[in-house]
Amino acid sequence: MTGGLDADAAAALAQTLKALADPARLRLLSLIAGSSTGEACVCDLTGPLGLTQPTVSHHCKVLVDAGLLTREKRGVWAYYALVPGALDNLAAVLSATGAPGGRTPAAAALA
Amino acid sequence: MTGGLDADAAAALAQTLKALADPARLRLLSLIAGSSTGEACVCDLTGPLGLTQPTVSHHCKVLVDAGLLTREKRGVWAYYALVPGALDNLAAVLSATGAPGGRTPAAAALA
DNA sequence: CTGGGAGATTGACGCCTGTCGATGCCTCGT
DNA sequence: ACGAGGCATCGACAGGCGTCAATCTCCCAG
Repeated sequence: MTGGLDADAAAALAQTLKALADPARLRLLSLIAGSSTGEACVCDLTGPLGLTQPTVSHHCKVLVDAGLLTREKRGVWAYYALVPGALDNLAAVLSATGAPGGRTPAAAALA
Repeated sequence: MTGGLDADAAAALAQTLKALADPARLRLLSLIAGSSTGEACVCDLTGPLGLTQPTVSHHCKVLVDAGLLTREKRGVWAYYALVPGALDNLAAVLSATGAPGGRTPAAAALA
């Protein structure tokens, strides 16, 4: 076997995980997922998070770049919604990383 | 509903994810998981990772503190093995975070 | 055409973290 | 008992990241 993930695969996976490894971004995802419409604009998120508007906008940009959120601008407001299956893909990769066989079939989906 | 994860739950989950959000630690886990015996000592990991011994030891400590690895000292060597089900638990929490219902049954297992 | 409001960007500050060299501890072989 | 080797710890340095205030851009309402 290869002896584990190669360097670039590990770097790619780490970058996605780093986007999640922040309390503010985790709560942000949870708020959007728990919304009745499945989407939310920045002005609806600053209150519950207790963060300023630029900070929330920054976190949203990080999550969009990581492929976990989508941004749709309707009129003045920007609505964010989570990408279906993105978290499940990540979960599958994590489980596969710990598997003895070391097979990571879903790892290619991250690239 | 609560509107998502509360602050301390998000912080706890973020801390665990932060332990994983590093290329060196991901490769470390993969190397240990891919080992024939399911465990490895530090001297076997410095080579493939291209890192010095103190750095590898530091990463191992971080993963042990995160509850992802176990340390067993046999004689002069310290053998690290991954905790069974730890990654699966994390994967389940991630999937539940993205679920519309927002139920996180495995979240308690992280505390 | 003009005013107002929502969101994105910039610059700056402080903190945390990954990495290394040097050193100490502890165990085993001789 | 002594030397040697594996591992953990300490101190230090560079880089990245989260946060905010201030500013800019864009779109809609009147």
